Amino acid sequence: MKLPHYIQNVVPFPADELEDIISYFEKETVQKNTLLVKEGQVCSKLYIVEKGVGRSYYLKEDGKEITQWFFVEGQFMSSIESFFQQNPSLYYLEMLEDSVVYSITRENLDLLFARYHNMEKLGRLLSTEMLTRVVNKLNAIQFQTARERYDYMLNEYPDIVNRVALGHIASYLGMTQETLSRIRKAETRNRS
Amino acid sequence: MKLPHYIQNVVPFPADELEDIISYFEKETVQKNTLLVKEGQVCSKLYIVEKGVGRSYYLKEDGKEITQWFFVEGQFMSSIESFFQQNPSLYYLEMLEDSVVYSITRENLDLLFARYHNMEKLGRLLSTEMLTRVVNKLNAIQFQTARERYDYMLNEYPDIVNRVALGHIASYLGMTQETLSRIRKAETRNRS
DNA sequence: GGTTTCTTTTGACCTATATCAAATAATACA
DNA sequence: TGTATTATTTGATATAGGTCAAAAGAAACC
Repeated sequence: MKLPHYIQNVVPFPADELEDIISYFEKETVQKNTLLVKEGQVCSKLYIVEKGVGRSYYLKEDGKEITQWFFVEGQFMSSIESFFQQNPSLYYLEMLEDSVVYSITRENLDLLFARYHNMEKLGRLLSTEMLTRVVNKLNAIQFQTARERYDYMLNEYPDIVNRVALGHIASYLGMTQETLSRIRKAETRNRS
Repeated sequence: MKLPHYIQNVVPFPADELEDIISYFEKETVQKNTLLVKEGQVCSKLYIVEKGVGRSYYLKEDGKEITQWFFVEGQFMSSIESFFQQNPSLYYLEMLEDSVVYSITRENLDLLFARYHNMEKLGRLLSTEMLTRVVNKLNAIQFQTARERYDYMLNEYPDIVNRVALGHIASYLGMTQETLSRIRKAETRNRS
């Protein structure tokens, strides 16, 4: 069980606090392609991925799926706004591989935030870390060519590139799958 | 002085805690076009805008300024990654009008985070709020036409649109100023 | 108040990437 | 293992918005 490590890595907790915190998490085994949350539902849990990859996505008016974020081992995964504001989720959460995740409900998380000062700190640090990631992606998307965005992805999330469908990566990077396919072709040519 | 209100609005503090917290902030009056932080400097302070508008921006390789974010009354303003990680800022921070801001240093903020559980909570909530905003912008930038992005801006930040230079808004929205100028022209035509 | 400087608008042209359509390849499943 | 389904590649064509250049308008400054 790696959950304690994920937590200790961000904020060191005394053993007893850590044990108490862990006890509020529940282990869930989920199959490939399972939806953890659907659009319109209130997202009641925050997940931490122990094994597998997940993604959040939404449907454009024309029905196309747009991948919004990928979640890998050690990352927390949720439809954040829905989870914290308790309003209907704009996103689907899906596991792309057979996975193991730990989950905690909003009530229990609030309870832990209130009980442990350090827990609040953990929340703050994870939140600013996520903020930095999103800002980086925004910069990449906003001012780089399709090619440069793919390179950014290769650098920032090299493992994901080879684990998930090309179409998912393309929509994550804000381009069509045709364009990404052409970029990949060009890159292999250049590399060999 | 509105600082106490800004804080109480997010997390209610006991009067004595609030007073102590406020005492660590310093009031600064800054003139239009003043840079609070330059690229390459470590951003040593977090600001809260009491009056005026600020922006963060960076320079592309070709020397063009790209506005990354606007900050208005009641918002905290900083080169967040630089401030929290204490590494050189990628961004400039600039006040676009004659302004009044409150500032706090990293050391003092950390001291307050450690001293008050509620302060940590404030940090967490502000951070998730910012995260939501950035995610919204990312979605707008990634999948909307230039026209739709301007409409998003009119909705989300109507006051800013009429306070800052067109060129700043254009780069914030990921388009050229020529394009934004044409969009505005088309919109006035439609509206009248 | 006139001149300089900065900002916005307008026009002509161009390019990166989207769209549409179809072929091929890979994966799942019976 | 063969067939159905889904994902990826390839080609032809279209377009939103970029680039460059210059004019018009607004603001700043002596």
